[in-house]
Amino acid sequence: MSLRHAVLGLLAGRPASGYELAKHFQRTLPHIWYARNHQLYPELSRLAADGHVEVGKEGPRGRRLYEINDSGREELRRWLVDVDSDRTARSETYLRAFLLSAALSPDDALQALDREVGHWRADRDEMLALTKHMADDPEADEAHQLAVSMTLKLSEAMLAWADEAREAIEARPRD
Amino acid sequence: MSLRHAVLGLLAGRPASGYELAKHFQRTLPHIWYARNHQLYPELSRLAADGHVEVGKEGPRGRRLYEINDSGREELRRWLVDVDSDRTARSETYLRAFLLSAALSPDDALQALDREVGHWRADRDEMLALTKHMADDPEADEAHQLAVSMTLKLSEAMLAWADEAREAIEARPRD
DNA sequence: TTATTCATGTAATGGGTTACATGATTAG
DNA sequence: CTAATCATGTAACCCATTACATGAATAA
Repeated sequence: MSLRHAVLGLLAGRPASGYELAKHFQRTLPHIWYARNHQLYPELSRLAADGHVEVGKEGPRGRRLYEINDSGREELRRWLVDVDSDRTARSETYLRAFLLSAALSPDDALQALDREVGHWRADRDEMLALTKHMADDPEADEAHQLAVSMTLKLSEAMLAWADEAREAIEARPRD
Repeated sequence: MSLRHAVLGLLAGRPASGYELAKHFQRTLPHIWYARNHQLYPELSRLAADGHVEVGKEGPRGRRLYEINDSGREELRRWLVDVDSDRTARSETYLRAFLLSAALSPDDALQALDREVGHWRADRDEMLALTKHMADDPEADEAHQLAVSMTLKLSEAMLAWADEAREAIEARPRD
């Protein structure tokens, strides 16, 4: 159950409404942890019921600003420091890359690989642009920079892998 | 629903029983896509019901050998070539790394980071050992090599990120 | 004969996605 | 006044995990 800790982590940075959190997940963390409105609202209610966050006064359109409290911070710290991480993954991106290299004819594989490479290049370029942008911005927060840098390094790793995969596929006998 | 395609992908390499597939997931793909016995048995039944795989004769202890057929290969190809990938991720590994850098005191953060670095080093070393081992083995299959290489590159990316995160955390004012 | 590995499954629960459902506020 | 954005939720369904449950074959 990491959504709970992802939410606590974002709220530790600054108070936010469910709607703002959903945007934050979508903009900054889509390649790390994706979560949507519909999932966030119930989770925020649960966090409030469990006493880990507090709800400030309602804003326009029923906006509820959630703030982390000491109990929430302690829960987050406990999870990060005391609980060992779940090392297993379920990544469609990586699965796809593996399968296209393993289970397609060379022509199909190269075509599918090209498409994935396009995505990773786009990710990388977006992260490079953000990096540049943040370097000029004295307001930029470090956590966001580190998230960007992680996504950048992961895209670069996949691009390097793709070069290797391409070579291996091209070396195979054609159908 | 990628489990289905993961299974078809493995069966495209060679026929296998549910038990063997579970092992394969655990040994080769834990950092790409993790699946267990309990999940595989029902999925294999469904694949058989949908006509994508066929069940050979039963072996000892009720062992059922599943074989992919043309319909299964077509379904796999369709998914890999025609369907655009789901680009969103839900990775506890990456979420943790991000949160520890974002939401802990410097001392806690460095401690938690050390633990994660330990895991990534272990992954990298294991993958390096496998790479060496496969280089000597003329039997080694290319798909397995590419899976190992992907995991290796991803671990190395996270180790490089960790160096950067450590620097950023150390540069922060201590509590 | 005992432990390990092989081999398969079901039931209950929990988490996530999709579809459904509503409406206020602000910018142009 | 119209479109976009802000803002929140519920219900049904599907997928995944955990706990439960069983037992045959092989190696020591």
